[in-house]
Amino acid sequence: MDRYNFSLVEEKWQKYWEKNQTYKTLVNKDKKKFYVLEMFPYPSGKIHMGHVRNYTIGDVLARYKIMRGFNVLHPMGWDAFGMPAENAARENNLDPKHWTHKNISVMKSQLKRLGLSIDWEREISTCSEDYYKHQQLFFLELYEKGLVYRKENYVNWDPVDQTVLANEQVIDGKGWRSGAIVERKKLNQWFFNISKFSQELLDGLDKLEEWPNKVKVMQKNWIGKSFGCEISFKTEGDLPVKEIKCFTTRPDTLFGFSFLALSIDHEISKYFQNDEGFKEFKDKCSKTGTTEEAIAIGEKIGFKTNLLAINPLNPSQKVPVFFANFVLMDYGFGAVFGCPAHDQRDFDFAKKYNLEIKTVVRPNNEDDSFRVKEEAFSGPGTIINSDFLNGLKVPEQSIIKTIEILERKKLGQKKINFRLKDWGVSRQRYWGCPIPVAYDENDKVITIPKENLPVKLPENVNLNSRGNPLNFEKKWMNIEINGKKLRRETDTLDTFVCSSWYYLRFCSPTEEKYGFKKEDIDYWMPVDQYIGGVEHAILHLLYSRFFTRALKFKSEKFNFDEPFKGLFTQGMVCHETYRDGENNWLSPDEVSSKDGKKFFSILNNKEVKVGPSESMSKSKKNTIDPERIIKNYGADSVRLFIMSDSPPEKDVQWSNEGIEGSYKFIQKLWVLHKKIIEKIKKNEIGSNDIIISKYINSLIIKITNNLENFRYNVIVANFYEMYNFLNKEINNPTNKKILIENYPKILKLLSPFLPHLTNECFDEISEFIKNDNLWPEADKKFLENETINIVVQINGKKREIVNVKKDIKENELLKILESNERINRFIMKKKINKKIFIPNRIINFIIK
RNA sequence: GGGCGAAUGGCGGAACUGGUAGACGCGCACGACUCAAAAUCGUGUUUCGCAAGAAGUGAGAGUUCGAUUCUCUCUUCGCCCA
Repeated sequence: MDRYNFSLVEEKWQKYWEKNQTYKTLVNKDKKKFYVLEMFPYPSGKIHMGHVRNYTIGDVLARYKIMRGFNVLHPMGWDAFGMPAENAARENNLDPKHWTHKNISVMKSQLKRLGLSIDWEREISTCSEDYYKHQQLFFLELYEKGLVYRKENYVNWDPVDQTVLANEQVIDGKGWRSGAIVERKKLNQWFFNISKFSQELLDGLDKLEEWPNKVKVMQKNWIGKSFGCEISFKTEGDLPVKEIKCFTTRPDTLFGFSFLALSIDHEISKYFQNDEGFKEFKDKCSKTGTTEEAIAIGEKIGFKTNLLAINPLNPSQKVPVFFANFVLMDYGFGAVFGCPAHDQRDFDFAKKYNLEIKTVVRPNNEDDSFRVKEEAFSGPGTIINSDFLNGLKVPEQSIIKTIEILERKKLGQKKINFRLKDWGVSRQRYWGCPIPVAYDENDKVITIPKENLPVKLPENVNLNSRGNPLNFEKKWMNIEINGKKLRRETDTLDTFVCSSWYYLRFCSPTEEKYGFKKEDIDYWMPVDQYIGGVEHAILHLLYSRFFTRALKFKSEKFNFDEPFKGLFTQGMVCHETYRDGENNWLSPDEVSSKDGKKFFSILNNKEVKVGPSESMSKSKKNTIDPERIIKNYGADSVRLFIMSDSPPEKDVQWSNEGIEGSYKFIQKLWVLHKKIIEKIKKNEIGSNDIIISKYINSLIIKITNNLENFRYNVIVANFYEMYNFLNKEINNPTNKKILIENYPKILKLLSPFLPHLTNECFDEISEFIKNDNLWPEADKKFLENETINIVVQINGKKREIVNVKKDIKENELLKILESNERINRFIMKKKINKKIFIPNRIINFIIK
């Protein structure tokens, strides 16, 4: 029998789909829509297994929804701006645009080779003018609405490369490329006022019922709403400073106050501009990164001022005021009061500078003599040593009561604080969307008139300059608007801006006047199912949620609040890692093994160290190239395997045996297909109609349920079971009619996973039946069984299974069991204390 | 340190609202075909036991006629935040 030639068949169908525009989006507004979107890829060069998994999950869903009769929107695009293009272009002396376009064309053909049901006519690319001109207009709209502003802020500055680094480019406090120690530098930057929506973004999470709880919790923590109190501390000293405002979530520990700490950027720092000691201290602080984590891990250091702060609840107590590196200007007022006994950071600081550590909370299992010694105590308990606060329960009474007292005495007031900071969108780079503003000679912001958009990126720029290449494009930079000489903004927008609205663009990909058409988004939005990696759980998803709100702000553009109704976060694709004697990473292609336990380098035959399975990454060389796998095994095999071994939300391990297994299974299905055609032609008289109908109809129920719940790995198991069943049954005489009735249903169940194979099979049976591409419905009459298995338990342990008629009464069942040898053996001569009978399920005898 | 989640054979993993634990796949073993091997097909495969049977879902308790599933305590691992 001929083998299934996947390359011919897959090529044939991919051509067919393209020619017939099979997956072109249909807009028939009488039909319900379903918008499937996978996070669009960065065009880095080639697709990787993570893409294969992501897009296969989406494709299975999209194909299923099409069969269910929905108008499906399933588009694809490119997150095409960003640093790697600039770096690659510099290294290879290329233009970032060419590099990007080349990569897009390679990856597009690779994605097509996977057989995805994508409407490629809607393809978009964020680096094209057609895309970013709309983004520039949005920027101006947001500016008009007051949601965009410019301010000075700190950045990670690489003094060698003269460039700003993202937090993830700072490794151990050094620039990832130059290795130079990163500095904190103040730059004028553009910000989106995302914090204006803090409460709304938080509240919106509750309505996202189809989002993983995990992601909602992460966003909630990121937004970081905290309830606390704003307190003004009176100060004494030789500076013209009368009071300092602090925000605290623990006003109840105010009697444990022993210092006041200020951010080095606090306005009071202006009085220390010329203080050598302070300058030195500030210098030291600038060497630690700007991330909260860097600050948390780093040493806590301070600079003591000659100011004293007065405890508002105990005016006789005066404590020193420090500048400290662990206080962030963005949080609260850039000033905190220190209570070493009940905050570990304050504790470390107090130890270092020999400050008083006064215990004001005792744990519930201690008495009032409890004293903090080795570490701060921040758990629940009772207030002590605090005058009129004594005895309050921490935290349920103490915080609220203290705030009430402070408010009554006009010393402070209740305050809600959010951790979410405004979104800095300026990037000092070339390959991004230009910010459509300019400056006059006084540095005043002049927006580019809307009719002058887009502000195009200049081409053929010199990328080898230090810092932002746009700063050297004098011709591009200097413009004249309304007779005024202006200088263009040279910063470009963070690429997260591009991905914050691309899902809208897919609804109207060719609309010229605006980023989208209202009637299009009214129909298609929100995205019904968004699919992507959990690494975007916070930033991208939060920015997108912000962006829809910002565009909607003060206008009636949308009839939806949340851009993504359903979210699915898939797990990563993992593989073992290999290292040789010199600790160099080896790729799976560079090693071989006979027993699957010991691995040897192909190069020198020496044994290599096998590391644990980790997510595939170029740096560890544990990647498998999808292109090669598709070439060797076919797209259907890859799709089937990547769905088979683990639940889609969990990590999956790539394995050779696994892909081989999928390949073999497809070959077996092909053999079975040929057998079925033969049987249909034979026209036998068979007696297995009922068995087959029952099996197939219950299978439809199972697979449909599993599809609705993303249990794709279980569906693959269902496929194997189905094969085993049919492959046995087909050896019996089987009526032609029952095969013609059921075989198409089987092919349909398989088709979201194996679109090429099933289309080919359908083609071969087309003389008997045509494919209407509608999802099969289970026929209820085949789901009812007249007999049923009842489990017989003795003391809760399974002892026997009896097949009896459905809805059997207890006494009838007992009669049958009387003659059951096995059961009799167990209950013989023993007293039955109790019988539990659950109809159609179980009977349990409690004996002795 | 806080939050969230997970733990089931040699491995990946099934088990709907508490009711047959280990589906399905991989691996392994044996057999068939073959001079032989590969491929393919068949049979078996939680552990102990010849068997009857017993034990068994990270550990310990609890609720229940009955717990992988519910509750509590603990251990380990993962992710996020600090």
